[in-house]
Amino acid sequence: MEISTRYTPADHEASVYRSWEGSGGFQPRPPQHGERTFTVMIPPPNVTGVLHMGHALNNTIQDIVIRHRRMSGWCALWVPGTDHAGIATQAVVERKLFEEEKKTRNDLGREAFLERVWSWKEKHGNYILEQFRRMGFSCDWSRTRFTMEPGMSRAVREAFVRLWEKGLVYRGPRLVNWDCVLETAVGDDEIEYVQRKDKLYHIRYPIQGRAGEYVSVATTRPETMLGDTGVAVNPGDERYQGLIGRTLVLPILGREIPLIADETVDSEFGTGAVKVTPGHDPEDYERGARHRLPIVNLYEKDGRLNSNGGPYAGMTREKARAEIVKKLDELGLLAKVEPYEHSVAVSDRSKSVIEPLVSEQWFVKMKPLAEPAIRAVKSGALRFRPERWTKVYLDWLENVRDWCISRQLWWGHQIPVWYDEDGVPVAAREDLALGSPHPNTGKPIVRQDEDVLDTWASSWLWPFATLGWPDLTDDLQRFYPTQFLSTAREIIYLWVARMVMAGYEFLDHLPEESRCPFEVCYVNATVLDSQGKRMSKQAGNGIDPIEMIDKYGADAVRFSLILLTREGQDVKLSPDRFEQGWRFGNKVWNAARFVLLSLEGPRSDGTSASAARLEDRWILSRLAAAREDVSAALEEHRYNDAATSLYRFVWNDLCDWYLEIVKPRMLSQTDPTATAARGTLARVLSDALSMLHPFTPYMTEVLWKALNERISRAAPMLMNSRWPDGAGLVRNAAAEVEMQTIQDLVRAVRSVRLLTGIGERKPLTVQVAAPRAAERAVLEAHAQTVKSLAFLESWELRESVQRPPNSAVAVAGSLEAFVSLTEDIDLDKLRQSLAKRAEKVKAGIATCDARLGNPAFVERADPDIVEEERSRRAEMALELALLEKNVAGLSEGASSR
RNA sequence: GGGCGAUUAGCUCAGUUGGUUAGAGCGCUACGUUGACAUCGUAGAGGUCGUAGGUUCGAGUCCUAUAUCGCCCACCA
Repeated sequence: MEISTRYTPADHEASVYRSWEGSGGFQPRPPQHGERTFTVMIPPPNVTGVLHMGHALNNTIQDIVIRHRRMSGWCALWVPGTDHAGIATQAVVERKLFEEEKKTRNDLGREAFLERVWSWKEKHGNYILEQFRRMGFSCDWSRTRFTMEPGMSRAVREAFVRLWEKGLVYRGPRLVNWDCVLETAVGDDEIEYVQRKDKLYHIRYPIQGRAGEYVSVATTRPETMLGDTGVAVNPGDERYQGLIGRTLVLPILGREIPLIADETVDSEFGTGAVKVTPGHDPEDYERGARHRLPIVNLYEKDGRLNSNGGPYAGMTREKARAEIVKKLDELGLLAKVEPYEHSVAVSDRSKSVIEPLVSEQWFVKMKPLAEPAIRAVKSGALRFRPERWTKVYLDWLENVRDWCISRQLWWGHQIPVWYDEDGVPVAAREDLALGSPHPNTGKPIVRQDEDVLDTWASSWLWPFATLGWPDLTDDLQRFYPTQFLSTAREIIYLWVARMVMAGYEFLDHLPEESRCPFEVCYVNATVLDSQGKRMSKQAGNGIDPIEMIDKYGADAVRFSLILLTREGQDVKLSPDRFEQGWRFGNKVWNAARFVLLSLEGPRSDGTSASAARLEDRWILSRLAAAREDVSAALEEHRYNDAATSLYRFVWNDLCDWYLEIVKPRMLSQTDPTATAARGTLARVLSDALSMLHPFTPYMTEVLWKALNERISRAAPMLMNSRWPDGAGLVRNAAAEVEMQTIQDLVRAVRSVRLLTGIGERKPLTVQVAAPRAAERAVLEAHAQTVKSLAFLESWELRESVQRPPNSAVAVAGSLEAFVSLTEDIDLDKLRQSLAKRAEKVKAGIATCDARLGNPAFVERADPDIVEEERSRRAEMALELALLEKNVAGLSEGASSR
């Protein structure tokens, strides 16, 4: 296969993905005795979803984990799927229905409307999964699940009925967040708060039996006074001491309501008296319950006032407010109106102002479910990364409130509860036919509950329902529990905690220690824009991953994201930040290109033992180090560290040094060490591609194929190949030290060239002073390497050298390199550079001296540290001497000219 | 009000259990197309680590306070 000088992702990605899928490579291997399984369940995106950077990051991490495990010999399974997302999906279809046909869901009726939703889902529902494919994610698509499919429905019913049977499900009145446009209750998480400039109205409530005396209350929603059943003050508030327990007269309606004392009232705010509207305010609901105040419900489902609104019945909230304010004013009961800024709850979906109101809802008692979930982290069965999220999780569980699981929607799992003619409910696993006898009362069933379940009531079963639960399928036995969950912090409560509860509650065929649905919950970074604002659809500041893929390729998007994202640290992104990954890909591609072009001829096996020269031992040592670093980093969820290690190894070690050093060996027809060089190149490339594969799967797969062809190696696709085991690789400290000497000298000579303007490739004659025998031996042995890297025509290597007249000089550690000059060259910059370096070294020595001169340091510090300090000081002293000598020498030279 | 995170080079960020002369990428400056790569190479300039205290022989690293930015929870009559 021909390798062009640039990698063009668009030419490869689709076909590589097809070959992965075609080979069945995403599916776990057939079961075998003693296998180790590694399972990840994707956090199912909404069917209405469109790929954003948060998905891209979160799922890239999962793909890295899965690919790494797959290559490391685990039987790896990554289950994909989507969430039916009740409100979001219903809203999309409703909007479309209205735009295209000017119809509402009520015009169609439940059944016909649901058909529309399903057909929308069939048509558009897989869009985001297609986008996941473009990212290169290796999910087992044959196991794709959807939270509304029949299997999930069975699981949802089973779970509901079990809770019902244990008495954990109950129905009761509840103040819910009512969306008057969508006409449904919405969860607390489906609300946003908007700062609004509004008015605060002070209203006088006459005190019964004390003509002309009032208690004033302040409110932003005067129309809710119609539902007031009390007024509360703080029991410690002296202003009201004599009044507590008296009766007030509600203006307009004339209802008599008590003045009560309640600890939660803030005396500092307003008049210190607060109207209590248990039907339409969460806090008041609590207060009302404590004091047994009646609840008055004021609204119809669409937000208009009902008959409790008296003269205002039938009006909208806004109209009623205006009328009531006017009336109060006329009655002289409006004490004052002041401007007031506060936050108002608005529905995410409809943007209408949320009206808290009381309605009958189904609840799940959460306390008993929370207990095992708390034990899960305390026992270590579940670990959070970063660890600090454990506290967040526990705080929520320890203060958990009952879960309102009913939603007044059509799109969702209809609650499996039926009522007989007396309204006695019963939950059932199988549909109860109308007219059939109620299992408990024997009376005919007349209807099913119309509400559906909260979306999370299906997704909390995701880790096992996807594997076939409630049936004890082979998959469930084999792949549950999973090992890793990667998700976003905002759903730790909504989803993560509930999955843990569900695991302990429902998988009662397993011992408790095997029920936790995942071992590690990795909480992802939040993706921010370059201003540090959270990327969101509403803000319109998102970067489209697909656009980035089109521009840079999926590998570049993945690698950039991982490189930039430190564990637990939010990441700021701008489109140009994807260039780094793209550049790196180009580097890898071209390094591979060079290697492939150099492999003609016999090859060694590429082990450290077969290394012929220092640079071979060195690069294999670096490879061994990189392998250890990367493996450890992946193990510890430090994905960016793993990517950084690979980046450095490939770019700084392999490309900058090894490939450059080895070039002459490859070009020479006679160099007997070329065999070892080729073997080393092949080994290094092979291992590097393998380790890069989880990060940049497409490109590495392409290059893997090319490498195998080139070296006639029969190997499976890289995706199914083995993670490098390090066989035959040896860490070689001596080789690294020796190589360092060469690098230092070469860099020093290059620096001289640039500082003096000699020119980068002008052949030079150099005399090198190497007072240390070991370094001299190394340089002697690698004279060719030094000469070619530093572009030396000739050099002399001696123990010491008298500085030749008219020469420039480089200092590197204990080494000096004197460059004979053939023409007049300004050495000023060179001298300044040496002098500056001398200053720095001098400062370093001063630091050392301060430490070593301190008896406490020498006494108390670790002896190794002291020893290290001494030898460092000696090294610096030696270098400083050389620097100062040559600064002086150069000054003389300059003045003598 | 409670909790959490961040603050290190112009920008974006690393900096492991306190111990080298505090690093990287981008940007910037200078030079350079040698057969992997100009989507490149080489060299260089540039921070004393938000502020104030403290612990310690020694603090970017630990403690306290404080400032600024951001997030989460609760509350908002």
